[in-house]
Amino acid sequence: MCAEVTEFARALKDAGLRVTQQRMTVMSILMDAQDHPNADELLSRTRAVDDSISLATVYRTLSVLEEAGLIQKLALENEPARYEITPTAEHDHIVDVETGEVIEISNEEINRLRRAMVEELGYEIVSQHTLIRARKVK
Amino acid sequence: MCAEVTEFARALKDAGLRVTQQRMTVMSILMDAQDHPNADELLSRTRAVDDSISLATVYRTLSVLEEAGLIQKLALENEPARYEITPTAEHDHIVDVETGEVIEISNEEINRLRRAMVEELGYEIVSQHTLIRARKVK
DNA sequence: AACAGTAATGAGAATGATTATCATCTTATT
DNA sequence: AATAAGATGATAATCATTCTCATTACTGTT
Ligand SMILES: [Mn+2]
Ligand SMILES: [Mn+2]
Ligand SMILES: [Zn+2]
Ligand SMILES: [Zn+2]
Repeated sequence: MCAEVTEFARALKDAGLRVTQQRMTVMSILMDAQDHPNADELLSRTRAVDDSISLATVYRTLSVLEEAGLIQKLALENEPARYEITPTAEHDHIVDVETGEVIEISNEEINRLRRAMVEELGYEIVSQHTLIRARKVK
Repeated sequence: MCAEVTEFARALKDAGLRVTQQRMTVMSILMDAQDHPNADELLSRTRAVDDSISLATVYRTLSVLEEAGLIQKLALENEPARYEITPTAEHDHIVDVETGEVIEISNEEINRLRRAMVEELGYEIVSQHTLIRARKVK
């Protein structure tokens, strides 16, 4: 009912996709998420709203939303992929190797430098992310 | 026989690991590699040297070498992980989304800024990598 | 509002990368 | 050479993700 939801329905239509209950549910869960849930975390959250949604649909929805540029997939090294709404300001992630916690960091200067390097090589960025595995210094 | 190989045997010992034929083979293949092979690419290259090596051993060796800090694993979004010798100068990767080609880029300023941000948050970097999916501009 | 066409879904099977098991073989040490 | 511990090869198991297919739900049109 809120503005973002209407906006999201429009984004789906613009991408030539149908506006389904399942897609709306997954997307709204992701909009509310303050963390970076993986597919089966999303399944359990969506099931609190619609208990008939399937894991296959969660995965299909995630692919489709990613291709439409609405969400981003984070490929980690030793655990299932996590997802988040495409952030307005691009940011990178620190994964605390002890706790698994994901922390967001962002630095415009880094983004600028990175973009410049890629352009210099004659490429345009499709997606990009930095994953830092780190441990808290005691 | 060359210097790096002796060095590598020492690195294994220092890590409390046995120096096996298979580990030496996998490591030397990686040292010669100019690309970023995945596990089964490594299996076929190692089999050209030792045709009895198994895929399980390739994976076990890769884990062990990664834990020892001798190699790095690159987690991609839609294909099996790739591996490379831990580079002397840290560098990032562009994956050409059309061809799958991996290009290395490196920028000391970015590394510096990134390290500073992580430190400021009270963390120390365990590993880190930037993956840029990009397409060639025509 | 009912209809037709087609995309999307749910359930579960299949796939593919990676890890685990276990008997056998190597390595390192005495 | 004998020993003990670790590593390997073969293969089964696991787990995340994708696929199949019958059924259902959107969407544009009557
Ligand atoms: Mn989970
Ligand atoms: Mn391959
Ligand atoms: Zn984030
Ligand atoms: Zn590299």
